[in-house]
Amino acid sequence: MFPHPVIQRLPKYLTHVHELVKESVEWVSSGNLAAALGLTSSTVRQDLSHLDLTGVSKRGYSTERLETVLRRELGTDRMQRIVIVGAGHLGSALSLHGALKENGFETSGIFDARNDIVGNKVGRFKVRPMSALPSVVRNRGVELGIIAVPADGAQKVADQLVQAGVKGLLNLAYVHIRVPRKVTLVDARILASLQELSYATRALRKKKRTKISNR
Amino acid sequence: MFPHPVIQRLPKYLTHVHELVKESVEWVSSGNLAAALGLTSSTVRQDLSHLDLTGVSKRGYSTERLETVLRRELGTDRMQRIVIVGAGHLGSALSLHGALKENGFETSGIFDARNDIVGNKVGRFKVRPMSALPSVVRNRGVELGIIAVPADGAQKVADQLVQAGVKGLLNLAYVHIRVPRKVTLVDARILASLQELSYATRALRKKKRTKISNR
DNA sequence: TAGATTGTTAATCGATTAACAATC
DNA sequence: TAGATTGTTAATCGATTAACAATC
Repeated sequence: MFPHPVIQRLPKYLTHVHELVKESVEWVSSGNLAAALGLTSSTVRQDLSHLDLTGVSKRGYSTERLETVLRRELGTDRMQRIVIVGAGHLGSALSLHGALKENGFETSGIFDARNDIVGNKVGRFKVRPMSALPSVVRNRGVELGIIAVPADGAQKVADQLVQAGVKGLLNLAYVHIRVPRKVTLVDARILASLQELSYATRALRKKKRTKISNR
Repeated sequence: MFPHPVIQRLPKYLTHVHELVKESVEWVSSGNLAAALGLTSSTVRQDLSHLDLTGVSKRGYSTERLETVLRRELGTDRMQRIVIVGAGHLGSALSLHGALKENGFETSGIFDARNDIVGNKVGRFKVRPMSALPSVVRNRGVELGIIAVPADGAQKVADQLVQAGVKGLLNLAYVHIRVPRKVTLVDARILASLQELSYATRALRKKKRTKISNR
């Protein structure tokens, strides 16, 4: 098991290394990676030392090898099945979002509790009722669920997804969700991120003001 | 300036305290909050000690006061203006997402670089061309920008938003973006979160397998 | 060879947790 | 009063950074 901060950085390495491979760059040093991603070379070397590859003195790391082991570690070397609960704007958008499939996540179904929405078409998907969730998860081998309902329904949906047998949940709702220990939950934090930005831009202004008053 | 981990927890406190206020709960102890949000009471007390409120022995913290100071600290006590760049599925969904406005973020416009999309209606919004971005940001006092374009166009959009004068960026694209120091960038990490989940569920399985083989 | 870069150990830094006197 | 809870200091834990011998 890698330390959590390392896991959070792996996707960053992957996107950058993927670019390099596309540009036919064969080698990348810890210093290059650090500069590109805003880290120190020390952190990069520590992180990569967890992976199944070794660097080469004077050259660095093979970009191709690095991409391969990163994808393998993140489990996106194979297709993983996901379900989306909530066929509102956000859920629909995700089910149609090409980047998911391009990166190893295939949507197996989109669900909604609202009768007036069940049956609607969302792209090539037909919105299914919640009662169909367990069988889809079981039959299609779905591992991950996305919670795309309003905050007040999110915990219930989480419970239903866990009950249906998914192993991990991505929560798009702005509310704290509790899950059993056997299930992993990650919050998408869209609103929380905006609030963080709001805090930071306010703090910057405050700092600037202080600086000005220090003249 | 608060430590970054604290800032990341403030929205969690806010959602929970908001619930409590709605339920007419007047007081909450650090132990209650910790249990509800999966923290220790020690962390909660340390975090709240940064805020402009004091607890009361034997009772805890006033939920109303706590909500007020959290909102003020996060800057969501007033409306903040945002622009969305990218009128694809995700950008459109966000512009229509009620939770943003409910939480203090008002969309001032949605923009796209594609001529065939400019002019389309997205809810009550008409998609504007990128050339209109600077004037909207200036005239409406827009502080934050959301990047909702595919990865290969994200850096360019970020540059344009910075040029237009926004103070903070929320990046929904799966790519690392660089911004000048005066601007704050937060990554939404939707795909990265799925990859993290993918890693975690694999790791859990691996652990279980190890456990079994230990019999 | 000389110099760049890795891999790893040790030092530093910062966040979390524990502990407990003060307080209501 | 007795007991619960805060606010804060000190201890612990873990992550990041620095340093440097090994290596190509």
